[in-house]
Amino acid sequence: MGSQSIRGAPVRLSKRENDSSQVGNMILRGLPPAEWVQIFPSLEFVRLRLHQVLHEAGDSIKSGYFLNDGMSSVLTVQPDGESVEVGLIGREGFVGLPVIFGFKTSALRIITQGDGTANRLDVGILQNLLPHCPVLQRQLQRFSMFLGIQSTQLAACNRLHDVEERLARWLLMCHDRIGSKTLPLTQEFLSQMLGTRRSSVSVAAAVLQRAGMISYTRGNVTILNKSGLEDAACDCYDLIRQQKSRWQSETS
Amino acid sequence: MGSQSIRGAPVRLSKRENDSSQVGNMILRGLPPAEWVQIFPSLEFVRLRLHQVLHEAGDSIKSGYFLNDGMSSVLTVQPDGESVEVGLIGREGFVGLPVIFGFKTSALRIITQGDGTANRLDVGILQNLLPHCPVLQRQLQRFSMFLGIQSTQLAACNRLHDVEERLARWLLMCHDRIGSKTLPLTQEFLSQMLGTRRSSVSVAAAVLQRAGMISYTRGNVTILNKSGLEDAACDCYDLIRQQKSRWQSETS
DNA sequence: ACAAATGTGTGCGATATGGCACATACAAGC
DNA sequence: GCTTGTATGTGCCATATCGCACACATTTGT
Repeated sequence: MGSQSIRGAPVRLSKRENDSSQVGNMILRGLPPAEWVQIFPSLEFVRLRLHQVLHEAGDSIKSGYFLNDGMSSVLTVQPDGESVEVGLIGREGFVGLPVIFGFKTSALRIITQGDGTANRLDVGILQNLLPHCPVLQRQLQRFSMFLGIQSTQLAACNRLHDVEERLARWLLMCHDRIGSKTLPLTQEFLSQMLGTRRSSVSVAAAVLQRAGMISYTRGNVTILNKSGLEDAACDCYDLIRQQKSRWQSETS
Repeated sequence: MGSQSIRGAPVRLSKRENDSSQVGNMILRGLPPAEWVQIFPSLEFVRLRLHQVLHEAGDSIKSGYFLNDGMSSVLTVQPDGESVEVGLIGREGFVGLPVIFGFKTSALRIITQGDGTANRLDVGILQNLLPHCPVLQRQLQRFSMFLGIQSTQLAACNRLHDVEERLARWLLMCHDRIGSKTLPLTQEFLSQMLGTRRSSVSVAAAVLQRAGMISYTRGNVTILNKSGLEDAACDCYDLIRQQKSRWQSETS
C-alpha cells in the first residue's frame, strides 16, 4: 500500500517512472514488467473532476482510462433522457471496454463520482499494444466479463427492490470505492442513478437520516452508521462483493 | 423450481454437414474454412427441448452451445429464487461465454425457449481450439460485448417500464427468434422472465387479449396483431434491434 | 368417471412510487 | 443588504403493482 496517497496530493506519474507499483490501478499493477515497459510511456496521468463525462453514449471513444482512485458509474441513457446506473468501475477496472473488442463507440455513458486520478491511454495506441500484451488483454477481457455480471445483478436489484434499499446499497458501494464517509451527491443526481424520481430519493433519504444512518446537507451525504446502512440495504450489496472476489480469483 | 436439465440426444453429423453453410448458427457460418475444419469434427448436433437448462447459475460449464434455431434466455437468480431475464441469445450468438475468458462457472441461468437445435462443443476442446481460431475468438468476444449492452438495455426497461409494455416487448422478441406465431408460455413462466407476479402477467395479458393482439390459451400465446403489439411495447424493442444490427456491422 | 394437478381470470386491500406543486433553506453573486 | 438559482423537505392524489385469496377451466393420472 503506502507508496501512494489515495486522497490529497496525488502522486505524479513521470514518464521516466517505470515502476508499476506507483500506480493505483489494479490491472496495471498486475502487469508483468515486459508489458508494463511497453505501455507506461503512453500513459497520461490525468485528474478527474466530479461528474466528468468520460464517455458519452453513442460517441466514439478516444481514450481509455485506468482509474487509480475514485470511481465511475456506467449509465444507460434512454431516448427520453431517463437514465439508470448499470455498473460501477473503480481502480480494479478500466473505462473503454468496447475498444478492446474492436468497437469504436460507447453504448453507455460513463461519469466520474468524486474526484480522482487516472492513467489515460489513446485508443489507437491501446489497439496497437494489445496484440503484444497478452496479460493486459486477458485482464481487460476478464474485467469485461465481471462488469457484465455486475450489471445483471444491478438489473435484478433495480427491478426487485425498493428505493430505500437501493439507496442504501448505492451509498455503501460508493463509500467502498471513494474511501470517504462524505460523498458529494445531490438527490437529483441520485435519482438518475437509481432510475427514480427525485422526490422518492428525498423520502428514502429522510428515512435513513431519521434512523441516524446518514446525514444529508446540501449536496453532501455523510455516512454515520455503516453497519446500520448494511441492514437497510438489500442483499445485492453483499452479492456484488462476493461476485467481485469470486471472479477475480477464478481461473481456468 | 419446475423443469430440470435434460440433455438432448446427440445426432451424428453426416459427411454433407461438414459444410458450414448447413449450419444455422451465424458465428459458425461466418468462420473461414481454415477454422471451420478445425472445429466441426468436435461439434455435436443436439436437439433442445422447451425450458431445458443449458447452464445453471453457479454451476461449472461443461459445454458451449452454438444455437441453430430457437432461442435461449439469460436469467439472474436471486437467493430467494426470484429471477429476472437479462438477455436473449439466438442463432446470432453462443451460450457459454464465461469460458472464453477463462472462467469455469456460469453466474447466470440459461434456459431454452421453445424447441430448437444447437451444436454443442466441449469446453476443454473449445479452450484448446481458441488460440488457433482468431476469427472465432473475435466473434465470440464481440458477441459477449453485445450481450452486455443488451442486458443494460433490458435492465433499464425492467426498471422504467410497466408490465404491459414489457410483456408486449418480450412476446415480440421471442416471436422474432422462434419464428412461430404460437409460443409455448405459461403466465407463471412469463412472470419469472419479467420479474413480476403471475397475477400481474395475467392482468397485462388480458388487456392485450381484449385488444385483439394476442390470444391466450392454456400454456400457449398466439400473436394475432404484430404491429398492434409493437405499439403496445416500449421503445426498448426497437432499441435492442438497432443495437443488434449496429453491433453486427461496427468494426474498428 | 373421478380425483388431483395445473393454468388462468379475477377481486380486493395495502403499499410503493409516480407526478406534481410548493415552501423552505442555503449558497453565490451583486 | 438584496436577488437569483439551486437543493431539499413535504404534501397530495393517481396509479401500478404487490400480496393474497379463491373460483373456474383444462389437463393428467388412476
